[in-house]
Amino acid sequence: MPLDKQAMLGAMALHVLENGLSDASLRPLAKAAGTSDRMLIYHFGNKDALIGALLEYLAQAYSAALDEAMPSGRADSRAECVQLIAAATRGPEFAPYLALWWQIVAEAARGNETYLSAARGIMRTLLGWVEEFVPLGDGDPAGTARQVLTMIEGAQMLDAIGCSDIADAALARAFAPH
Amino acid sequence: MPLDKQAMLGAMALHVLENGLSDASLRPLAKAAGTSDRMLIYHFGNKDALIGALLEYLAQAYSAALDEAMPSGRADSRAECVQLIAAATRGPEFAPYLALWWQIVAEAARGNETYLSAARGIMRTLLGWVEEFVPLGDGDPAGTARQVLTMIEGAQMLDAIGCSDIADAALARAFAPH
DNA sequence: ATCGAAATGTAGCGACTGCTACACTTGTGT
DNA sequence: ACACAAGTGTAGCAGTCGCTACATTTCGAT
Repeated sequence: MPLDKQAMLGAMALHVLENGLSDASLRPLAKAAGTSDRMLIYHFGNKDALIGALLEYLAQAYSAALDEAMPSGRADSRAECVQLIAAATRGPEFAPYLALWWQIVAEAARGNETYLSAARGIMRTLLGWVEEFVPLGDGDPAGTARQVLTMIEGAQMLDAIGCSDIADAALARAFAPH
Repeated sequence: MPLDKQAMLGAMALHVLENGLSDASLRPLAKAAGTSDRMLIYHFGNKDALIGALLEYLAQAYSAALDEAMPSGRADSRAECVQLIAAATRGPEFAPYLALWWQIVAEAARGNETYLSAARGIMRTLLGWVEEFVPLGDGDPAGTARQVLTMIEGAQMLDAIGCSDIADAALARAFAPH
């Protein structure tokens, strides 16, 4: 009983999270999905469409992981909002997603449409997710969410290159009175 | 008269800035440098050492470009500090460097030591560069520089994936009274 | 002039890439 | 039972990858 497309995507997503996009070539992906490169092309058309579907699947998985990591209500202040989100998303359990994220960003930055649209979609989802945590009564919730998101992403990049100290210092000051 | 290592690095750096790291394999690099893959290995030992030297060269070029883009003095306020640096570094003339930067980050995030140490070096340089622009009399210049750097990097990532609107909103609010 | 080292060209290895041609089996509707 | 499409295995193509073996040239020191 061969796997259907959805099950294949799940297996391939797992493989990509572990091994990165650089190992996302047809034969390794096929092996991870328990099939052959021949069948991947048959089901998805070509590699680009496969990657597109895979990125979509991974985006949903990431979104679900975020919801699970931080299901509860709103912060009481802007400062607390950044702290909570940072604490929830900078943990080691998100490292595989983030390593993958920077590969997506790199491809998007070079103009690859498949990755560009995936990245935009993920970032819009992320923005919506952040907006749910801005304190009630914030005078500019949309702006606050964007500022929080920008700082979180900057901090995550610094984490990725082993400069978490810079990120820590920056986040500790975020929305501190000055 | 064959080129020496420095001239080779210059030519290869140009090639990588135009075509990205994904085209940084021996034969294309050799062609760009006017030599052969055979000679690149001869001069640099192996590909990893070559990439290391290339990244070092590019880091210096980037640093020089930054100095040229913004040679003059300090900002008068924290808000102005972010604005000035953002204006200077988000222009299209830095796009090639930034596209390359995200590829370096992606490799670093996967644990590649060559890229990790290059990325750390670049970020430390960048931090030092930012520190020169924090307003005199700032109560916490080190912290301000780190916060500015984190926001700038977040904004540049958002630029890279076509979400400059989020970055604009975030930077406009940076260090605004609240 | 001679000798040894540095530099370079040619050719190729084995592994990998996305993708395809061809043959074959399996399942389904009539 | 039969026809036809959907699905699948095998084999292979032309290209790229990092790297190396081998032969040759070039060049400086004696």
